[in-house]
Amino acid sequence: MTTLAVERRNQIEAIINTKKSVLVAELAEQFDVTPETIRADLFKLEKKGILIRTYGGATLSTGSGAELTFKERDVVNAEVKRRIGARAAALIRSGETIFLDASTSALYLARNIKDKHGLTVITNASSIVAELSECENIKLISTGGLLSKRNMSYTGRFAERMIRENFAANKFFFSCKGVTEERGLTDASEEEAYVKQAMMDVSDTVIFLCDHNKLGRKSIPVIASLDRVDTVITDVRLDHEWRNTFEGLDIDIITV
Amino acid sequence: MTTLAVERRNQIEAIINTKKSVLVAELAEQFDVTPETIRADLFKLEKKGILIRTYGGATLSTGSGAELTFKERDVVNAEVKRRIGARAAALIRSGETIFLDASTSALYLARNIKDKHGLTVITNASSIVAELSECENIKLISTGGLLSKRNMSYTGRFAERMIRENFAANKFFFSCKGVTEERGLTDASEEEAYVKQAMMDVSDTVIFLCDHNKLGRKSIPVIASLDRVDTVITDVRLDHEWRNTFEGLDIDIITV
DNA sequence: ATCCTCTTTCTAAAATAATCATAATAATAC
DNA sequence: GTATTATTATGATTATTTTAGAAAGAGGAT
Repeated sequence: MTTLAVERRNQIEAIINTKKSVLVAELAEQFDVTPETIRADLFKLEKKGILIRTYGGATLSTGSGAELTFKERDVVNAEVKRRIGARAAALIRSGETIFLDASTSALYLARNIKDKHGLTVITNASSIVAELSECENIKLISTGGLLSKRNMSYTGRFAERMIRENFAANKFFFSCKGVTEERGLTDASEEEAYVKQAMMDVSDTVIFLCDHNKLGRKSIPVIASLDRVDTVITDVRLDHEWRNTFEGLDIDIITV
Repeated sequence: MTTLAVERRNQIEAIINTKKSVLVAELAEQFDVTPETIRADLFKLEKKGILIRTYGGATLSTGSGAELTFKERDVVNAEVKRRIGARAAALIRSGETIFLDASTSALYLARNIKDKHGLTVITNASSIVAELSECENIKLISTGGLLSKRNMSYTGRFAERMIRENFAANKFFFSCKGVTEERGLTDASEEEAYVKQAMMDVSDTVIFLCDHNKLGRKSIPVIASLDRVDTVITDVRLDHEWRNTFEGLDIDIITV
């Protein structure tokens, strides 16, 4: 044996995570083993819930029904979020201080600011810290707090106090679970909502990264009413109703 | 015998730390011993928690594809720190709250508490957060603060305030650059020193993870005088002078 | 739809490779 | 010298991969 079986399965896992699907024949050739061996590998990985076997190969498991973990959410609508993140990054000027929440959209934003200079970034997302930790030109601050393992974000009253008592920022970029006119901005968890409220309260400008999935959706924990938002960045041409709602609240609309 | 057995094991440890996985057959040829000998080596290294044996070889115990942190390439000291970390972990009882600083020794400690229950861990080290982020049984809190990119630790007045105003703990485990009788505990950077001072001030018991490299070494930023320490865990049999120093200050000595 | 063909999957057995248990041997320590 | 430890040798056991033939799916042509 030239490589470890477990190592091969790890690599298959990595491949499917980036390519979203794999072919048995392709992997068999790549690792120089028979298709039967690959099928056995895929069977094991399926039992671990990593992928779903299909005729001829396998696709990424979408964690059906249950709450998506952070890693899984990352790939849903990645292209849309990437576009929104890139547009949002263009709003940031050098020397500014910005808050980023623990949303996937904010992570995509972070990927677009690596070469900006004199920036201070404050976030409660450990993924954003990891993403920017090698940027010498960015002053990177974590809010700290209790680690929420599902989101890999820092939350709770510690995070909230840290934000309110120590920081202020020019801009706050965030996303959330849903938005409706009557209930406003709502999120999946109360703890995240508190953190976002705090960041909102100490920021000059509030920018909502709003892909089409958020529109009309609502959840229980309320972050704030819609009028707290200054700018919305979205990926769809808004219908008349939404356009009227946003314009009535004096919210700038950016479509990407 | 052409090489010492323990030396061969150290080399295997070094190889797996850089290559992330090893093959029994490969190592057997490389060291010109039988596969059985290599298997015995891997068995010993597995018991020490360095690697995980798999069919045909072994992989690193710190998750596949995982990153090696800054100082972990120093394999010889790694073994010492691992021993100290394991001994320190034995001092922790379930239900306790502990502070861990951003030292390599504390990281090794963290690796030994993954199956303890009801623990609350507060740390300013992003490596420790990453290490424990999958432990559902551990309440994990980050101090937050400005990210020091060299150490991947959170420091500064934000971290210090967070600690002093929000937390308290049963035990504080730390290491530092050096210790001498006259100057006490000293560290490489002032920022780290402030964080350690704060953690010390709000902890019941202070436990110093002190491998032999620290003894007699000194640096500029002072953390605290030696009498703030309650327990020292060290890897060498202390000479009379050090023993008298510690015992004179009523410090417990644990040798591993 | 049914039939046909090609491909993939499944199953079980055989082949290969690695591990384990144990005893024997070699090296080192006391 | 003996005691202790490390290494090797051997055969039994177990894990993995391959092989090969049967069953089932996909897709096109009739």
